[in-house]
Amino acid sequence: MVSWAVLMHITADELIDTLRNEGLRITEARRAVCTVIAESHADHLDAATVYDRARNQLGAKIDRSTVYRTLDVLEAAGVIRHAHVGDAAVYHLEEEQRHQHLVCDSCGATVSVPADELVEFAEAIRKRTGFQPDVEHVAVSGLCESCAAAEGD
Amino acid sequence: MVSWAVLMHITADELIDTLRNEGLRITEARRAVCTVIAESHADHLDAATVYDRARNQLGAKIDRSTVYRTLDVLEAAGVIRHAHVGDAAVYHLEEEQRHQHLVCDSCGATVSVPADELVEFAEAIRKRTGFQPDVEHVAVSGLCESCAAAEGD
DNA sequence: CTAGCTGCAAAACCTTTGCAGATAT
DNA sequence: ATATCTGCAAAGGTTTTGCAGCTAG
Repeated sequence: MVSWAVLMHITADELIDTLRNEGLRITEARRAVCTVIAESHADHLDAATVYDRARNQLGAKIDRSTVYRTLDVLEAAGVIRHAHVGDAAVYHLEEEQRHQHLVCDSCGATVSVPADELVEFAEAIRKRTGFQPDVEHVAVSGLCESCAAAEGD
Repeated sequence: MVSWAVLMHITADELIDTLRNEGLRITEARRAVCTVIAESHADHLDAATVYDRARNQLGAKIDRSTVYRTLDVLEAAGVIRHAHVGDAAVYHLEEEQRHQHLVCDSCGATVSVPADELVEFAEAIRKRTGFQPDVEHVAVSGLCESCAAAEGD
């Protein structure tokens, strides 16, 4: 895995290089997925969106299954991560600041909170139970500020 | 909704009464689901398990879709809740102490922690972002004590 | 009687898998 | 040349929905 300047966004080529350095083959499908991911910057994309962008924006001939396989490969290579939001998985670059996803039950809006808030929480759980929570891996549901206000709570 | 003695387990009849008091009809299917739920005590059952027990243990002729519809009705009536564990929903009695589910990524074991630990966390999030987290609604993944030890972490 | 429930069948959704053929190295 | 990837097609699992008919009240 290559190292990147902290303040720059990662490029598709850097993602590709990571794959190459792992001894994996560079294919059109993988280039397309890497491009979509690199262009997402801080967005969180589900597999369906990656598929759509690869096909519609990049014109790549790629199958859904290949999208999943490529995302798995990129995750195994350590360059992306996924989190579960609702019942779908969303993928995002590993370089981003670690954070928790909050998804509004009512309007579906996603809010992120930086992970520092979570450290204490995770630590408290670990001390009490021995369980090591990976809090960022699953989105927390609830009500966003405006929906909470609207529901008169 | 009826009120129950704090120390007793709720019975199927009490669940049924709740439905009756809401003006809903009492059917064999609903009796079966209520019985399975009441007999679960503190267990967390997914819809497939409720379906299996209703059919195999109670001999009820019930369809999967009816199980889902009945669980929805019971949840709307406020007697059960559901949480998301992995990609399936698990249902449990509302009367239980509120808690967070922790699911081990490696062995799949589920650990519960009482909710008090979470109150501060939820409050901190709410103060910072205005978002009101429903932390209990989604299971947190991570590594249980033994798997964490096994992975040498 | 009739609104409300049910079973059935089908579909929606996300994701995985088996396989034969294509291709990067 | 050949091990790796791919598209295709099909299936997996959970959950939802449309609909005609049954049934609780």
